Amino acid sequence: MKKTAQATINDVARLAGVSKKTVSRVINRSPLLNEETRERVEKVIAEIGYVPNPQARALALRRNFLIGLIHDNPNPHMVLNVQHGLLEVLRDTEFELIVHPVDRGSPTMLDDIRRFLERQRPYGVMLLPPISENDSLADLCSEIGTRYVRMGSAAFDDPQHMVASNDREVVRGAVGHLIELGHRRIGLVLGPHGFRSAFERSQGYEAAFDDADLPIQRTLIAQGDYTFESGMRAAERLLDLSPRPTAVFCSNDAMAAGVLHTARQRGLDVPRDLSIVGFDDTTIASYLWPPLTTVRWPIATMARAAALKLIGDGEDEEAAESLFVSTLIRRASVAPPGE
Amino acid sequence: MKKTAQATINDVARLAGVSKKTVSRVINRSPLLNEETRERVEKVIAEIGYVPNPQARALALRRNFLIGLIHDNPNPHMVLNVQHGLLEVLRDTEFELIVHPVDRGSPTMLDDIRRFLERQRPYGVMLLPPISENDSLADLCSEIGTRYVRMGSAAFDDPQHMVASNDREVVRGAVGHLIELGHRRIGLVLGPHGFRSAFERSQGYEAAFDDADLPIQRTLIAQGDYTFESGMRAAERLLDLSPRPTAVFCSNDAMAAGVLHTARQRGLDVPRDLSIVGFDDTTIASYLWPPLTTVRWPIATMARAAALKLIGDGEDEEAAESLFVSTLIRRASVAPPGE
DNA sequence: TCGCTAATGGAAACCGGTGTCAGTGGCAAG
DNA sequence: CTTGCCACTGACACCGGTTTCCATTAGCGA
Repeated sequence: MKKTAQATINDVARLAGVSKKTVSRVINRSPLLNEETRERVEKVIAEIGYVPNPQARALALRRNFLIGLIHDNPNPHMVLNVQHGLLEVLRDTEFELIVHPVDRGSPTMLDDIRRFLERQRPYGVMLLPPISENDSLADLCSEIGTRYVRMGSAAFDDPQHMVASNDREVVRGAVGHLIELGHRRIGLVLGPHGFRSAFERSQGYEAAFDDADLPIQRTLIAQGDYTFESGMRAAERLLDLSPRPTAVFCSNDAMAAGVLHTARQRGLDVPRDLSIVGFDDTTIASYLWPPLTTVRWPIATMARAAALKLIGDGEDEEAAESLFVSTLIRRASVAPPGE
Repeated sequence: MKKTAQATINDVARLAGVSKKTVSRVINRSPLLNEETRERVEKVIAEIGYVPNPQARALALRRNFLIGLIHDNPNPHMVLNVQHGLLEVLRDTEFELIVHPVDRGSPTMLDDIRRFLERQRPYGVMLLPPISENDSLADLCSEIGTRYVRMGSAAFDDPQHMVASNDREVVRGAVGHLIELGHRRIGLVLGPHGFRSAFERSQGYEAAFDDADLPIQRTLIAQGDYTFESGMRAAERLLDLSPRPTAVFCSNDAMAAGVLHTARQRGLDVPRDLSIVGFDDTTIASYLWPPLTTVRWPIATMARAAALKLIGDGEDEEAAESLFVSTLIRRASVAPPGE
């Protein structure tokens, strides 16, 4: 229970009979060092359990080893996946992850982030969608001199500042798949206006119709805000249409769950009466009944790549992948249109 | 884009024509300070945008302002809820949150955590279940001298080290509710053996039967591991029984979703043929069809209390609440037994 | 043996803050 | 007028590392 006073570099130096500098050389693996000295110092380090103080190190080096994760993403599955991806890379380094969620829509959001960046001066930050789409935030990072990587549904920054997924293409494929199955009246539940991901996904939807030389019916496009409830509302409108759509593509799983919910309330059978496709492949996608056909982002992989970009020493960060392909996971919520 | 060299306390001191120490006093709101001097210094601080360097501060104070969150919890909803609760309190302080997920079951887990604690020396750490139940981890914190608060399904440590929920009682009430509705064959899907939460919840189950003077049928108790799949497996066994249980209480929502899934596959109608109760009130609980009756932990509230205990100055941390009541959220997955 | 170079190690300054303690000036009390 | 106290301020050391620069030593050829 006693608070052990932490050993310092001076203790090590004294016990090993060398100077601080020599100990520092051992820690930092300096090559100009007598093998025998190194061993002696290492022995002392192991004996007294010396661990360098990161704060002192940060002060002397004029840099720290903090990676920030800034997000306003309401999807816990995604956020945690990103955290795991980042930490998988950071685990074996001296970097630590420090998370900073912000309130979307709060007027003081940018000020809040600025305070965070100026105070902690993290070595790098990862920006999650949707806030990653905010250009003034990226400018803020540049201004303060913090490395950043944005995660998004399409490349909208330099590769060293971006990990992107090919939303447009995968949605095009997913909606194309519905068309192939014979669906013609395919609803689209979009994300909020102004969101890049919403835009990309709607572009994919339109591209699929173009591919098949089919006209796009604007009334089949509903707007949501990525919440379950907005999915329900969108479904209420879409399912009131006559003729009813036979399939719906939703910009995320939560809204797809909402659509499914409403369909259920109305006694519709999914997929016989209505096919539903989601996006994100969160855990709920497989928990729902029927299990949801959905698009899977390689989130953890993207996060790992982002981490490499952030801590990279400027050489191979270009080499790290920037564009990632999402894939359609086919489950039971899609079928050819009934009758 | 230029990397602005950060202003230091020396710059402020020089420009304001005072000593570093005086600037330090201004920052730390020392009361023995001439109002005029304070204003002059504050003006300079605002002008050049000076922000104290937390690393230097940490070094000088021989303490830092980091709160760690250590967890091996597979439930993103819970983890993120805790993060939000903690950050809500930390937001207005100078503390930062640094997360450290660990691999449950990894043999090097404790070493990994020890390295983390010794390197960063966080001011305090929050331990999430299930790892919070690990006593040697608590001992490790004590040994290193790190404050800690454990979160759990029952109090198993001193109040200043614990935020607990009354799982046993709420399960007793939930199962009692099923009994009142007329259910007699009530299945129980437990969490993994050795988990305190699993134990507490099974105790609550048994207490409810005792309350009603009903015998407990061991065959109705199935073991899961808190995953969706284990819920499915448990349901397969339980629903093969004859007579079939008319209700199932599940130790978490993911397993409840699994039970619901299996019931669906077998063409059972929920809740007519089978009532299902979950635990956690994760988002999936309301997304499922029918929406799941479940127990809601006041997770964010508990996390806020934990944060107060962690950063408290030793006075009112005793005052901060330690025991929290979970409540049964009644949705549509429960009904009186059919026929 | 001398002189030169390379390898190695130490002293001292520094990073940007805070703590200790002494010093200054003003003012009331003696 | 002196003293003592108080409010306020600054010089300096220190936290635990890294860096700069210089001193010492060893090795080696002449």
